[in-house]
Amino acid sequence: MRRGGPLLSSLPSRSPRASCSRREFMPFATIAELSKYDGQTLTLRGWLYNRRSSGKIQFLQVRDGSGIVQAVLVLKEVGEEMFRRVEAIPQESSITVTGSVRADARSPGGYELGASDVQLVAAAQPYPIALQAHGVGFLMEQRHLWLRSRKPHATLRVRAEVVRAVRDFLDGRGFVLVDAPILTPAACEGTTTLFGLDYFDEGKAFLSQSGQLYMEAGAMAFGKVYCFGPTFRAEKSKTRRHLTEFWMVEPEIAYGTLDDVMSLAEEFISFIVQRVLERRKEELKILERDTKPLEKIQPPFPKLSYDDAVKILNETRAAQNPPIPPFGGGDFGAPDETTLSLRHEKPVMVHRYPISVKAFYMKRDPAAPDKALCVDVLAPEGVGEIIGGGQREDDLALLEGRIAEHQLPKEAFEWYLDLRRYGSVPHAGFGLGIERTVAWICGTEHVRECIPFPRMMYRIYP
RNA sequence: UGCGGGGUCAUCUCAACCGGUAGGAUGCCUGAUUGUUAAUCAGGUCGUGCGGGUUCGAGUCCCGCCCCCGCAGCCA
Repeated sequence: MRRGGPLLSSLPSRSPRASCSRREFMPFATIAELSKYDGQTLTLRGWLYNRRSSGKIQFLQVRDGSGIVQAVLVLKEVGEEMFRRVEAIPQESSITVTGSVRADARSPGGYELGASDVQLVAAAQPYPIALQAHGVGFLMEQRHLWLRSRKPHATLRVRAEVVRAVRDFLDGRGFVLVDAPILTPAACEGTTTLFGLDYFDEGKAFLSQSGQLYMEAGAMAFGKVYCFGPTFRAEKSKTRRHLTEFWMVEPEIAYGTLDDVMSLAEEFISFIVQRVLERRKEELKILERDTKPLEKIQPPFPKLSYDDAVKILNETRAAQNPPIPPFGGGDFGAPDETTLSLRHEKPVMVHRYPISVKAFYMKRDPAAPDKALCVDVLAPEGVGEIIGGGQREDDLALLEGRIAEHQLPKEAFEWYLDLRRYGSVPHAGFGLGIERTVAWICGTEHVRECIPFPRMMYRIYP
């Protein structure tokens, strides 16, 4: 590391020395840990978020990524030259601020910095994002800058906490991370549209739409596994629940049954929600999220068979004015899912859908051969399905039949069939969509705000 | 892909009545202000998506295109 420059001569931020008055010994600290340094003098490195000026006193809102703090600059304390110089610094310029930390009830956040020195690192050009009144279209064009604003910042911190909770939960329960490939030779399920690309002399390759089949191989090797990564769907969906690139975590358990993964799913979701409530209170407050509904998210969740769900939907439809015709079978539409989820405070688990609407690898229910041993978890408050999963077909002959029925190229699935040829066992798993989970927890209308750089049908910039 | 709703300054869930000088707010610039909380106050700056058509005259009416938003299907 080089020496000399004020930015590079940092001491470890954890060992502030308040008694030092010479600048080269000033410690750097982050705003998040400011309250630990009450009464001490230190230097913050960040950006000018906003300024309110009153002629002889300036209030600088300084952000450094960990938080926002107000620095107070008084004319008679810092002198005319510095005061005027700081007054000319544009919004979002990078700056360092040296000053003493003090508690002050008048300051947003409770603490403020009595500034003794402000250094400009790089002046910003006129910043496109004002502190209020912008449309989502404009903000998405500026997504790379919008990340600095309060709401996206809070949402993405919740996302990071969700991801950490996902890993902590699964790692803590003996699941082994076995990442699935993103470049795949063929469709996993054959239904959804895939993004294709040329793969050298091997012909077409595709971006993965699910790591599940690979997780089944992983489960036969490690017992309990999961993968966590991006997933790609080339569907032309333009709704607030869809992205063309989204993140999914997919646990898979050897010797696991539908009941096992249903229990796992409700504990998993509860763990994630409680973890966010515990560690990201400030962020949920910034997002104005009512946390009361989230506090109730604890096992057990309400469970509903597909047949019972159909009865409820038909009752609801008949009660409408004018009545809507009864449900015709098949998969539920988005309004149906909303009807079901609005009946409960917790996520609702709908199990045993007709085998005809589910993927080829789903296992039939021995008690009802037209039903699959599968489960969808519908989040409350209208976010829709956050989990889809179930028990996999473990019988070689039945699976071969399903592949034929779905008119899938058998050669592509030989490796997958091998898992049934060499010591097949019952196994089950599910996929949890990260952005929908974050949208639900944050109370965000659209999933596009729950990923740093959303990819949608009509947006691939920035 | 289908259906619906929209494109007015750099920005805005904004205004412009029957076709007649495009108005406001925010930002930005200048000035004032010693405790601001999206600070406030005064002044200034900036605009009708593209291509045709009707008309004395088009933001407004007609035709085509482009773009955006929402919903649906599909899914997480």
